[in-house]
Amino acid sequence: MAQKKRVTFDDIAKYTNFSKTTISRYFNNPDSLTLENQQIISDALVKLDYKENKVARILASGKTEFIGIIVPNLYLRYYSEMLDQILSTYETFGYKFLVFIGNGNEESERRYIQELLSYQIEGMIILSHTIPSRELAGLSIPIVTIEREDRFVCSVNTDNYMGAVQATSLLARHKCDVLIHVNSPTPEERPAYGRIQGFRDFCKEHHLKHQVIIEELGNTNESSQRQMSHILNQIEMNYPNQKKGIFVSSDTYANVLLNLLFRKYGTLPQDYLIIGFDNSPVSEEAIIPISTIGQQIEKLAYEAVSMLVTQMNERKKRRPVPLKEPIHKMVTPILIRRETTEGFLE
Amino acid sequence: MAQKKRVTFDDIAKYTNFSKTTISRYFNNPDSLTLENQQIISDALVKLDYKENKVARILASGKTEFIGIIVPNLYLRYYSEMLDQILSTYETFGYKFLVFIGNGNEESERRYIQELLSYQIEGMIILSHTIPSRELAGLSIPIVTIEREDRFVCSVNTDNYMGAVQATSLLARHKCDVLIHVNSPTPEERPAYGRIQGFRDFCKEHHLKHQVIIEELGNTNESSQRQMSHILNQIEMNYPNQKKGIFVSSDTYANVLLNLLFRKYGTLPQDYLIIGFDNSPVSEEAIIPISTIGQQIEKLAYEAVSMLVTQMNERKKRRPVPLKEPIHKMVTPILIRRETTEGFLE
DNA sequence: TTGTATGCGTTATCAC
DNA sequence: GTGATAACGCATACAA
Repeated sequence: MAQKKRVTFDDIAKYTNFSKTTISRYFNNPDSLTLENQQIISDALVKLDYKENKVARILASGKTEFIGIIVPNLYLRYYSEMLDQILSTYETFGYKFLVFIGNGNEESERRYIQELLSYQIEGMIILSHTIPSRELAGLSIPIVTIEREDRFVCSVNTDNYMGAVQATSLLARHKCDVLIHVNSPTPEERPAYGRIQGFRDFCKEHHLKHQVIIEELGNTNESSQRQMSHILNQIEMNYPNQKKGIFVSSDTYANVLLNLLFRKYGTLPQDYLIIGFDNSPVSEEAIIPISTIGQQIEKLAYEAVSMLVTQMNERKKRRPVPLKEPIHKMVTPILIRRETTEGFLE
Repeated sequence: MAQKKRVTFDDIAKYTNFSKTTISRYFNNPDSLTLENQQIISDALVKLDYKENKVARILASGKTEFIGIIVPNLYLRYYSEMLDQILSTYETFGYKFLVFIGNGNEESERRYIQELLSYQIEGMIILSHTIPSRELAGLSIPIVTIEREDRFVCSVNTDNYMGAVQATSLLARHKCDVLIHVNSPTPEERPAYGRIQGFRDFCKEHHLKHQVIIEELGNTNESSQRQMSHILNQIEMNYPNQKKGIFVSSDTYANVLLNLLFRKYGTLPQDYLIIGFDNSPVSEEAIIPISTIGQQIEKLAYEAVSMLVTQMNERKKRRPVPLKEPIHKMVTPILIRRETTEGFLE
């Protein structure tokens, strides 16, 4: 009823005639007690309705089992799916997650990081792009980034370059007359830049006619539709009666393009092949299932947490050996062939 | 370089020749110090590079500023969007969030709740459906649920009934020959049941020919496509040459239906009107923008946190007055008219 | 196997 | 306005 004050080790100790230490040991090293005494304490816990207090434990042990996360938003499926997978590793590693939404605001994110540090988090996973990795590296706490600039910190990334090569070579195999890559402006330091690089390199190496179209496509359906419409006009002007293989930087944008074509022609014309990137739900839910390069988000998430856990454990040793160089792990994406490249039966 | 041990109030006290108490006051009640002394301490903080330790503060004060969240998954946009908005209230209320993914596993969720409680969270927001509200109510900590069974706990919900009425009346205004509602099996205790109820009541009240189709549509695109295909066959058989107004329980499913029709007819036939629910991105990104009932997710999230904060504050008073009855707040959804009901120009 | 004493970094309660 | 001291609840080195 009323908020009776909490039961502590002291209460249990008194009740069982053991010392606080023994009670503590019951939780942290039960084997050091006789089975009989374990039972006695166990019974007492139930009797007194004991609830553990991990805050006190943290203060005493220094181990919070907290990991801080800063994610730009959860509006993009890529991030929400990634967060889902990261949080789900609780079952494997037992770490709890304090989550902040960055929203691209650098100053806010700095505040969030300070707040996280004040809670004695043991490590941090960063998905937002704002704060330079050099600054992150100075925080003296294990950090792993995912799919962002990562020169000075550990990271896990999709092999974007390889993904682009897979996408491009698929289009090439279909003997397109021209290959086109559509993307938003992307800084070279970002892993995602590999999509542009991979496309270019493959085309050049195989002497394929190609074009890279870089245009800000925006974050709303309306703006991407407007921009993509311009791009499409341009393409139709430049390459009439040619078989066009288009590699779009994301499924969302690929879907916009597909819809424009579909609304214009009532179908996807035979001289258009489209492939996206991400394998996000929209690629399946589209009017025609869209071929795509599937990011292995579950694996990326697992590798990130796993890498972080390794480093956090290292720090708990008596004589920790810090990393000489940041580790960068690559996860290979998977080519997923669907109807926008493999023909479409009306 | 090496992990020099942390700077504490003690160090600052020694450095400034004040007592620990004064340092503490500098943070919690600075006005009680002279401006001059504030400056001295402030300088010392910078000099010594002090980092605050909120864990110690929690232990001493009992206030964690933690809110626990259990969300079923982040795969469904509804949840990820809601979580996004909830986390974003940090800027307003300052509470930090510990997040767990429930995945519909009742036993796991019980463990998560225990874990959360052990971290002395001050309140909890529950979006998952597994644990009965009666059990939640017994946890003796403020709880607010969102869009789930909420008999014994506080909650914030969309006014599903009103939303259904809005959707149905829109279809009715378009003088459909028959109104159809498609939904998955939904327990009556869930707020979402109001969608079925609202549809039925409106149709009956206005003596409209109608049918409610309840069928498990599944969680994958493939299964919903298969089920929806059956349903569509059924509808085409039963109501040939009639104008059909179809209210689908979610945008995702509405999109599946729309795609089936579009692939079959190359357009949305004139005798079909479709309206979904949620205003999730897919409703905009669809081959034709789908009319829908927009849930005000930002508002729902804000109201939930706000309601929780009120109760958490109440508990901190000397003589807290607990709620006699759980509060249930309704947020009215918004009708969004797009091309699937307002005519579509090819 | 069990107990004692001390520490973790704050806040809270009194005094002055 | 400032300080001494006792919590807060648990972990751990050292003894026994």
